[in-house]
Amino acid sequence: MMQVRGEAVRSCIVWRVSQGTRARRSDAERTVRAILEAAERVLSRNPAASMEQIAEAAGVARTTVHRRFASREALVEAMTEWATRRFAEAVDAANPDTTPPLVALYQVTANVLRVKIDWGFAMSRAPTAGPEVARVHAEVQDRCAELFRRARAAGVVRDDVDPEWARRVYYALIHEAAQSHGDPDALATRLVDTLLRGVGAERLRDAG
Amino acid sequence: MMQVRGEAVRSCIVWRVSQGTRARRSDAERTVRAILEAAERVLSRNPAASMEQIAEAAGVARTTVHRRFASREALVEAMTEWATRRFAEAVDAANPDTTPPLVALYQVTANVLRVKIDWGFAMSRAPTAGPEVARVHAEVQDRCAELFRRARAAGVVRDDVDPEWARRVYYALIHEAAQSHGDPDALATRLVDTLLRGVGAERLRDAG
DNA sequence: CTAACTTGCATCATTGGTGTTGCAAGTTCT
DNA sequence: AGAACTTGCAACACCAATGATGCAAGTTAG
Repeated sequence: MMQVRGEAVRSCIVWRVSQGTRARRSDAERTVRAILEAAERVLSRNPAASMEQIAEAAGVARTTVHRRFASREALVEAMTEWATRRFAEAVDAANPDTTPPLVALYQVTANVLRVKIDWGFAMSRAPTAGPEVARVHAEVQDRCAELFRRARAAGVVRDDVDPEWARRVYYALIHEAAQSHGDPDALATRLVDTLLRGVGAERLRDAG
Repeated sequence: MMQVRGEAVRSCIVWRVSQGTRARRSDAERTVRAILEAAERVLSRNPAASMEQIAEAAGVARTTVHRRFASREALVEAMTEWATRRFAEAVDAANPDTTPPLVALYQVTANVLRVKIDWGFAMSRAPTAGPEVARVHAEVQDRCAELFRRARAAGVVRDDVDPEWARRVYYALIHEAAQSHGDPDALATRLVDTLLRGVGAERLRDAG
C-alpha cells in the first residue's frame, strides 16, 4: 500500500526515453532540486510570482528553468508531486494502521508537520493537481478516517462527533500549526491536545 | 469605536469630486455591486481569473468594469474593503464587549460565518490589503483577544492555553466552517463546541 | 420631456510573462 | 583527456490580459 516510486519527478522533462542514453548528470539533478525548493519559497509568498523570480531565487537563468520544466504548469505539478511523495512517506513512517490510535495521532501529526512546514504551497495545490496526486491524498484521507474510527473505538474520540468534521478540524489545525516556526514535536503535542480537549475548561455549563 | 463610513467603496473610481456634480445614478450603483459580487464568485473559484471572466459573470462588458475600477488591483482592493466593512458590522452586531463571553462567542461566530461564506476570497485578501483594511482587522483581532481574556476570567477557557494560539485555532475553525454550506447558526454551534471541548472523550489517560 | 448619465461595442496600444533557439563556456563522467 | 552534458546569455516570437477611447443606443432623474 502507498507505493513510492524511486524515480525523480514525473512532470519534469522526460529523460532516458531510450535505454541507450546516458543518465542525467548529478549537477542537473541538483539544479532541479534547487528550482523546486526555490519555487516553493517564492510561490508561498506570492502565488503569482513569475518564472523569472523563481529562477532568480534558485540561482539559475530563466531559460534553465524552462529547459527542466516544459511550462509553468509543469513546474507546479512537479512541486506538487514531489511534496505529495514526501507527504505519503511521512504518513507511512508513522505506521498509523498498527500503532495505538493516540500514539499514531502524535506521530502522524509531527511527521506531516515537518513536511508541510517546508512544502506548504505545493501541498495546498493538491486539490487542483493530477490524478496521481489526488489518488495519494485520497488514500491518506482514508487512512485518516480509519485512524479516527479506531480512536473512537478506543474511547479517545467521543461518539457524538461527526468523523468527517473531526477530520476537517484536524486538517485545519495542521494547516494552522504549519504556519508556525518551531519544533514540530512541540507543535504536534499542542495540536493534538487542542484537537482532543479544545481550549475550554472542564465544566462549561455554569458559565455563560 | 469601529466607525462605519457611509460612502460606497473608496477604491471605486471617485465621483462627486466637486460638489456641483449630480450624484451617481442608481443603475450604476447596482452595476458596481454586481461586479463586486461576481468578482467574489469567480475569484474564489480561480484567483487568476481575468477581468473578462469577471465581467461576464457580472453580466456586463469588460470595458464597464474598467470604467468603474481603475485597475484589477483596484477592484480587488474594493472587494476587500467591502467585505471588511461587512465583517466589522458582523462583529459589532454581536456586542462582544458587553455580552457574557460564551454568548458573545456564539453570536460573533454566527455573524462572521454569514459574511465569510459569501466573501471568503475577499476576506482572505485582508493581509495583503491597504492600511484601512489592516486597521479594521487589527481592531477586530484585539477585540477577539479581549473576548478570550474575558472567557478565561469567566472560567470558560482554561488558564494554561496560550491566548494567541486559541485565537489562531478559532480563526482556523471559522475558515474551515465557512467552506460548508449550511445554517450559520448550526455551524457556529458545532464550531464553538469543538473549540471549547475538542473532539476527544473526557478521560484520555487510560487510552493510548 | 430633456439633459445628463451609463453601457455595449469596436478598436487600438501597451506590457509582462511565456516559451524557443543557437552558441560559447564550463562541468561531469568515463 | 575527450565525449557528452549543462548552463548562461542574448535574441526572438507570441500571446493573453490590461487599459484607454470614441461613439451610438438605451436609461434615469428632475
